[in-house]
Amino acid sequence: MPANSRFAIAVHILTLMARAGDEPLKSDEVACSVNTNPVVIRRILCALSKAGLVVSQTGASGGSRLALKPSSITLLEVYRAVDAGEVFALHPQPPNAKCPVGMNIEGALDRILNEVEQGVERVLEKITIEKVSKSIEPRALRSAAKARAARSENRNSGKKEREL
Amino acid sequence: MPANSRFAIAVHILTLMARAGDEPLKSDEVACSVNTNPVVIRRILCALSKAGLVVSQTGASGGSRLALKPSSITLLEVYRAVDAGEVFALHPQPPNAKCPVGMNIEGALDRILNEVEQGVERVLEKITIEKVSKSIEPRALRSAAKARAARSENRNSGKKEREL
DNA sequence: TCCATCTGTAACGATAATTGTTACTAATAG
DNA sequence: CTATTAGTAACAATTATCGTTACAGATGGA
Repeated sequence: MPANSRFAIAVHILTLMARAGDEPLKSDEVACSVNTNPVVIRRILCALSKAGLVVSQTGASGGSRLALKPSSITLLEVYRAVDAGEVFALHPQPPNAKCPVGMNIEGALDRILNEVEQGVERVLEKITIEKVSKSIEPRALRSAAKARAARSENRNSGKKEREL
Repeated sequence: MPANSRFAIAVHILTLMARAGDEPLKSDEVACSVNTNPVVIRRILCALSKAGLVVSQTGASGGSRLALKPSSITLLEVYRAVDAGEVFALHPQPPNAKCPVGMNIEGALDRILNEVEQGVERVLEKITIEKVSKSIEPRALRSAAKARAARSENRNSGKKEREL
């Protein structure tokens, strides 16, 4: 299942917290909304905490909440916090250094990768958690249903979902 | 080793062909420059052929060459041809539909993913194979060496490289 | 003080994608 | 006809991700 979904889950987590305000959320509660194991949530929370985006407290009646206002958390910060991976990978094995192209192609690809990453970052730095939270409110229902149908997968194989 | 390097190898292949002009290259020759198995090259060539970027010929003295001028092949076409994968993945399991956020977050993330992909495409559509081929020529040596050092990996574990 | 609760984290298995490899068929040039 | 080459199927090795269990450490409240 190698396809890193940490960024998606991190945005989900932060959106939940934006709506919870000052009340700390427990990893169990978040896991219920994300539909995964609490440890998966805590792993991502740990990365968000190291990046200074959330604060967590151990112990009874602990949990995690945003460290900043939703309006001042951009998706770029989230993207960097969770190590979402490169847009594309370079050569698995170093190319042939005895070939003029092989000798220089990695540098060229590296510069291209940098440009692409900048393109990604220009988009992500313009979107805040507040904006995502607000986009959740209204009629996003049809879009979500369409996206689900488009991917047309036979997942959700009979798991039970708790009411929140 | 899940980190898709097909785009990088495809750019490498097309750059080799841009320099070869009308002379068809054999998958063996390309594989020697890329430092991989010829079948890996043929798999990617097959995708590039279906996208109309290269033409191949079976049989003795066959091989592959560009179907278009290097100046009219953009990296966006290459990116699409090889199915380089999404910039980030959505939820592995569908989120909890009984939660207001879980119900709508996938649609929101899907819209974000579309915007990010457009950011990537805006960059890639401005780079041609001709441009990459020219960037190979001069002093790219130091950049390549730096990129290699930056990744600081202990690969190239004693493989033999043929002279081209 | 003690205890239930919650985070942080290590460890491990299942799953899945990628890459490398072998082996074969089909097409083509000479 | 034959050597050569692309196209492709099939399989193993490698690797990242995700889910899960287990446990140590911190914390608030009885």
